[in-house]
Amino acid sequence: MNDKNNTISSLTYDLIKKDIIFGKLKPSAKLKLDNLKNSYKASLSTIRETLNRLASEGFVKAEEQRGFFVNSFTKEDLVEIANLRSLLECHAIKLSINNGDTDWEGNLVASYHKLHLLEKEMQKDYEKKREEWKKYDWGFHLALVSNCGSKNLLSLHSILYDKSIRYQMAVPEYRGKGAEDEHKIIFDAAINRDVEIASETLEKHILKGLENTLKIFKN
Amino acid sequence: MNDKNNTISSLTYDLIKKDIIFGKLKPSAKLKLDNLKNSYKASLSTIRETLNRLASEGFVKAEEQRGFFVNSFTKEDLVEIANLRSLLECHAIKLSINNGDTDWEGNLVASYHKLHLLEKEMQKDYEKKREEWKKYDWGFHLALVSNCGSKNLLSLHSILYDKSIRYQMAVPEYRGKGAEDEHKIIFDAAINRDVEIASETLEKHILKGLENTLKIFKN
DNA sequence: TTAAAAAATATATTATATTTTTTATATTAT
DNA sequence: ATAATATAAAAAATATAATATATTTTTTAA
Repeated sequence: MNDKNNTISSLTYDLIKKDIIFGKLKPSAKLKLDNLKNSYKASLSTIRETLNRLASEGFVKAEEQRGFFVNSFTKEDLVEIANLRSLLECHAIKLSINNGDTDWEGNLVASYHKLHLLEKEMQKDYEKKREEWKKYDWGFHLALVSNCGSKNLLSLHSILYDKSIRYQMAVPEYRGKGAEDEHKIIFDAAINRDVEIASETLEKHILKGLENTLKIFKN
Repeated sequence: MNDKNNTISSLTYDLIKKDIIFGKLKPSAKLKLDNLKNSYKASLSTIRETLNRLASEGFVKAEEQRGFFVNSFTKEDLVEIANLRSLLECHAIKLSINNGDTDWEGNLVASYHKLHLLEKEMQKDYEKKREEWKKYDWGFHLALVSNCGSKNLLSLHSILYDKSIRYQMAVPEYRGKGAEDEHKIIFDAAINRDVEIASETLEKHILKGLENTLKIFKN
C-alpha cells in the first residue's frame, strides 16, 4: 500500500483493501455502493473506481449489473494462492540473493530484527497486534525478494502475499514458534547467500502456513 | 477479453486495452480524459473506471493528479515480462499436461489446427492479419495451459501474455518459420504427454520471441 | 407455484466545484 | 544577454452531486 494518499481515491482504495484483508469486510459480502459511499465518505464514482481496481487485483468480484462482492473464501482458491505465492516468492528470493549487495543485506538485517522483536510479543495478544505483525512480516518477506531485479515480479508477489495473508487473518490463533524458526533459517541462509536452503525453507514456510490456514475449512 | 459487453464500462475496457496492445495508443502517450471521453463515447467516470482497471493490470500508468499514460516500453520491462511469462506458462503447461484429459486434448487439437491454418497465410500479409493471428496464437497457448487447475494462475498468465504480445506487435516483421516449428513441437509433446519436451520448448519459444522483440530497442 | 408490480440497486451521464499541474509571461540575478 | 526564479493564467485531474435509465431483486397478488 502507498505511504501517501494524495487523493481520496487512493485513500479509499487503501482503506477498503485493508478492511478486506483484515476481515472487516467479510468474504462473499455484498459491497453495496450506497453503503460504501456513506461509510468511506466518498462519492459513488470514487467508490466504483476503487472497486474496479480491487476487482482486477482479485480482492473483489465484480458481477456486471449485479454489483460488487468481497471475493469469497474457498479451499481451492487458498491452495492456488499459496502455490502461486510459493512459485513467485521462491523464484524471486533466488534472484534476490544472487544479486545481493550491501544495501540489500543491511535492509534485510533491519527488517528481520524488527520482525523478530514483534514476534516475541505475539504470544501475548495476537488479536491486538495482527496489523502490526502483518506490517513487519511483509517487511521481512519483501526485504528478502526486493533485490530480484524485476518490478513486475515484485508487484505480482505483493498481491499474492496480501491474498494469502487475508486467509491467514481468518485463523484465530497465531502459528508461532514454527514460523519464527523458519524465518530465522531463511534469514541466516540469505545472509550466507545460500540460495538453496533459503528457497527450500521459504517453500516449506509457505506450505506450513497453508496447512495451518486450511483449518478454516474444517467444519 | 470478455465475449460479451453488457456494460459500456466493459466495452470501453476492451476497446482501450486492444488499442494499447495493438499500438493504436502508443507507449508513453498521455491519456487525456477529455479526449478519451470523446473518442470512446463514454462519460468521464466510465473512462476513469476503465483506466484504473488497466492501471492495476499494468497496461496504463496512473500518476496521481497528473493523469494516465500508456505504459512505456523499456528493455528491462520487456525482459521481465518475458521471463515472468516463461515462469508461469512453463509451470502451468506441466500441470496442465499432467492433468490432461480427453476434453482438453480435443480442444488443444482444434486450437492448434486453427493456428496452423492461419500461420500459412501469415507470410503474405502480416499487417492485415495481426489481430487474427493474436487471437489464434492466444487460443493455442491458452489451450495448452487451460487444464492446469488454477484460476489464479490462468488469470495472471493471460495478463502477461497480453503484455508480451504488446511488445511483439511493435515489431514490423512476422517471426515465421521458427515460431511455427516450435508450436508444432510443443503441440506434439503435449499430445504425447511429454512434460519435459513441452515445457523446455515452450521456454525456448518465449525466449526466441523475446530475442526477436528486443530489436525494437536496437537503434 | 407462477406472474405481475414495486422497490432497490447498478449503470451511466452531465454539470459543477475544487485542486493541482502545466504553460506562458514577467522579473530578478549573475 | 542569459539563466534562474517567481507570478499569473490556462488546462487538466479530481471529486461530488443530481439525475435518468436499466436491471435485478423482492414483494405482492393471482
